[in-house]
Amino acid sequence: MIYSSELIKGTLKTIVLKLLADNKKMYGYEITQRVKELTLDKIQITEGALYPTLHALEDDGLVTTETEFIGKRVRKYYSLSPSGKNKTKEKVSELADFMETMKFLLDIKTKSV
Amino acid sequence: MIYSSELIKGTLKTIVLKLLADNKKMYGYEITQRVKELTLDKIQITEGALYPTLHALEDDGLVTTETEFIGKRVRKYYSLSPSGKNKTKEKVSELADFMETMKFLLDIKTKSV
DNA sequence: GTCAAATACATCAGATTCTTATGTATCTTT
DNA sequence: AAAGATACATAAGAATCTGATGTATTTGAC
Repeated sequence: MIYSSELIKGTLKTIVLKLLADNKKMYGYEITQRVKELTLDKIQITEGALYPTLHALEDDGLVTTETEFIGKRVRKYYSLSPSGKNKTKEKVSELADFMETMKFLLDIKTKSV
Repeated sequence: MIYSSELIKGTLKTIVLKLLADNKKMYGYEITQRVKELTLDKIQITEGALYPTLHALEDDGLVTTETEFIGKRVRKYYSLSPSGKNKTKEKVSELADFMETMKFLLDIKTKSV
């Protein structure tokens, strides 16, 4: 099963930040593969969604980049900046909180009027 | 704290369906208030987001409507159709599954290479 | 009794963000 | 030599939310 795309909306940035926090530096393609692997193919980040997101993180100063050549092929590594680390903590705890709230909402049985 | 709007994206439809499943019938304004109340103001559904969503659910045959007059003021009640009940089960279990996956992703510490 | 706030519907321009191509190029495996 | 994987990037179109605006009634406070 692959999650419907709407579900992933809004969590992509947080996922990317969290992965970078755990892995020091990663490049785009690696991120797509890692997420696919960690989620047993349930979350497949497309490149069309990922690259604009990475560029936005860079524009916001949350990540820094360094380019490396593997043979003749370029590889662009992303790392969290100090403000990126803070942002990651915020986003992750917000998402954790949100999930608690959603869990509660989904379990509601009573007609609390 | 109010969740960032991106987070709520993708879950709105599921929230509405679940509320309708638990409450037989509800009207739009009531849904916004109930969600606000149940989530201690953390999730505030705007009318600009809710009404188009309700209309879409109706167009998809997932809900049926009945109009009632309270004094001179109209009130539009929404109820799940049979296919809406099935859809709700699907969406809720998908979201539950997704949350498990996200929980796992957010806890990742190892550099599993 | 009147004025603000709450109730209740609805629409829409603009913003955001994802999907689905498309493009370019290199490296690896068969 | 060809196919598939690696690796970047952009862009038109679709979907969906924000925030504003509009209309109208009812309730509560002073």
